[in-house]
Amino acid sequence: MKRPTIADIARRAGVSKGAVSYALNGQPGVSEATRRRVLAIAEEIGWTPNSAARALSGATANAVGLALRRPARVLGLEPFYMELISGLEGELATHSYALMLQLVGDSESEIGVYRRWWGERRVDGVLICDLRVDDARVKVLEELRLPAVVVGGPDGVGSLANVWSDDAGALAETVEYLVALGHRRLAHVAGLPHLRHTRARSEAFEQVTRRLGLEVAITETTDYTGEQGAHATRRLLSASPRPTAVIYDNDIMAIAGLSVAQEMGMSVPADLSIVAFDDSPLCQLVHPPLTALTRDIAAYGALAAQQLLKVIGGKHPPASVQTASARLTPRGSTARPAS
Amino acid sequence: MKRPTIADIARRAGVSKGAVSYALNGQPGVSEATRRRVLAIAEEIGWTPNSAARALSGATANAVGLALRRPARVLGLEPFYMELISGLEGELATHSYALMLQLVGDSESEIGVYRRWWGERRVDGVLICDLRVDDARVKVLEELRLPAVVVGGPDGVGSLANVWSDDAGALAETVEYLVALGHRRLAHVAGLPHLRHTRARSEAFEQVTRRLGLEVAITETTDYTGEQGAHATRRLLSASPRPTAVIYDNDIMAIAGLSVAQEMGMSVPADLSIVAFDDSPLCQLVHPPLTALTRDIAAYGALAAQQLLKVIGGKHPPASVQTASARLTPRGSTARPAS
DNA sequence: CACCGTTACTGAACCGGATAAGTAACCTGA
DNA sequence: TCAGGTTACTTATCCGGTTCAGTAACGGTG
Repeated sequence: MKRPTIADIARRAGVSKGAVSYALNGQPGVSEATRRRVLAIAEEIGWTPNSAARALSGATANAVGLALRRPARVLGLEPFYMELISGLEGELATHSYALMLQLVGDSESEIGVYRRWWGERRVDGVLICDLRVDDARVKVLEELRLPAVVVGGPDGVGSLANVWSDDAGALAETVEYLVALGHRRLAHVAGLPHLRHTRARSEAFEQVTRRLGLEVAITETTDYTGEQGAHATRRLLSASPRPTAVIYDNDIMAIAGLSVAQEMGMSVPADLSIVAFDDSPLCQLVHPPLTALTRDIAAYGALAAQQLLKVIGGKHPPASVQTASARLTPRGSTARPAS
Repeated sequence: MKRPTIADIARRAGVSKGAVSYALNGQPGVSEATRRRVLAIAEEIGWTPNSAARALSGATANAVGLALRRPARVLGLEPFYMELISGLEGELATHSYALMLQLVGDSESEIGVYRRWWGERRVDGVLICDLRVDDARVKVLEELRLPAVVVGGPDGVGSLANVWSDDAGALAETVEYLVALGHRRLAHVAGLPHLRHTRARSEAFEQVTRRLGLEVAITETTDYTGEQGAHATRRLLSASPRPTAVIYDNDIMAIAGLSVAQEMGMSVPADLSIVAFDDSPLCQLVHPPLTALTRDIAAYGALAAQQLLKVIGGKHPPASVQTASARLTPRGSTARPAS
């Protein structure tokens, strides 16, 4: 038994295919009575539009794409992406847009995915994350004229739309908070240095610590994995004088750092204060619970989806929109330094 | 400038649309010389097939769907799904299949998503995870005749294909290992009781502990969140006599349990041994690192994708395929009991 | 040399919708 | 009462592929 088409509805209703199409799409051209009859029949025989046929005539795929580049195993561990996707979908679902997801290994294959998606008309637009310094994707998307929204920025996004949160400000605020507690020796365990948002945070750390004239302000760069977070922490805590507070660029590294500190016989927060960028239930599981920079990532995703749908709609020019910044959630891992 | 179509290629090559289609798809009906000429022109003008047009005539969407039901915030935290997706895609990409992802809140909307995807011909098949007791999805998918593979089973999958791993066996092996170490009082912190795999594990726990004649064998059920894992651990460790070893159904709860034990002044593994079902880098971050049941989840996903493609192809009848079972990776969180 | 089978195509129909253009029937107002 | 406009449709075409039914040309065979 085949799926019903508008031709089936037309036959049953005794009208033409065209009339059915108008009726189903709320277009003028049919009487209210006919429209109701058509809708009732469609409901009755369980008609659903064939998205391929729609896409073929309407030229809109009703889908957007998200390609995630997966460095090492980081992706699976960070709740960030799943929460982002969750937020995206809340918005997409209300507009009957589907999400195509693809995990890629490197920049070229990511660009290849965009070309293919766009060429095959599988998506109407894409979202890109983890903006890099000199990001090749921006130019390609501009050239392809593929509607896109960058989750990140606002620098380096070219003519693309973007949504961003003020990581630099949040980091500065965190430093000020730690300094207010009495800390004078801080460290920042940063992520991959070629990512824009990492750079923004590192620069903010440098500027604020210089402005406040801190004794020690070290930045360690990592690849966001727990291993490197642990390793960086070992280096930091072996130095002399050692920092009394560390800001980690994600929660995984913060937890690894906490573990290392305890293993080295230090008490958190008495001997060492710890702050994690990006909060997650993970931060509340460990002992002591971690002070973290909390963001509403789902809302971030929803905003990104909204912007993308606007760009696809073509009504508005690509814009740069800021979402709420991360705010500090103090928990048990931060306190006045011991001495 | 519009995208080139096969009509453009036909015009340039001086042949008909039909011949171009044969040439591009490797079908017989054109000479080798013409085929090469057509392929060269396609390459030159940058032609890519319009997937909607293909889907419309060929009736294959070249996409599969994955709807994940997200209880609370568990999804984002567990690396399981991302690793599964990663494995799926490795296999799908080689066959130029795309993955449609949708997060849903409850069973009805999940079923709604399948109906819509299938009705709209957006997907050629779907994967379902987290099989439940009396799972409504199975019947619906059978009725819809939507090609599907269950990630789980082998019980309760009806006539659908499935891939599964022997969780019961792995759990039994773990119990035997702990007993061999000298433990006589065990506990199992299980997940959601209406999930099939949780039930299989719980039943295995019950059977093996009875067979071995253990003094204490308690099962606590939770919703897989760290919070409930912590809560269950508090209850277990407050009991008298308290268990000397606990098996947790995921890594998040195991970490929460570890934290609670330490908070209650117990030393792991001296006073309490801990095992986590499903390994992840998280298990190696904490101190002591957690003994875990390691599975190659990506391989599991790849196998699921393979099976789904087979079912879609329609050549093979739906089969039940077993993947490698989880194997115990002993780390620092398990040892002989103190006394 | 007539006949048959193969090869290499062409032309047209088709998939399921969207939509522009055409057409009756009806209403309105001068 | 009739031109002019609106309403409620129908008809036909298009989107970009796939595929089936022809067909002309060619080679081999008895």
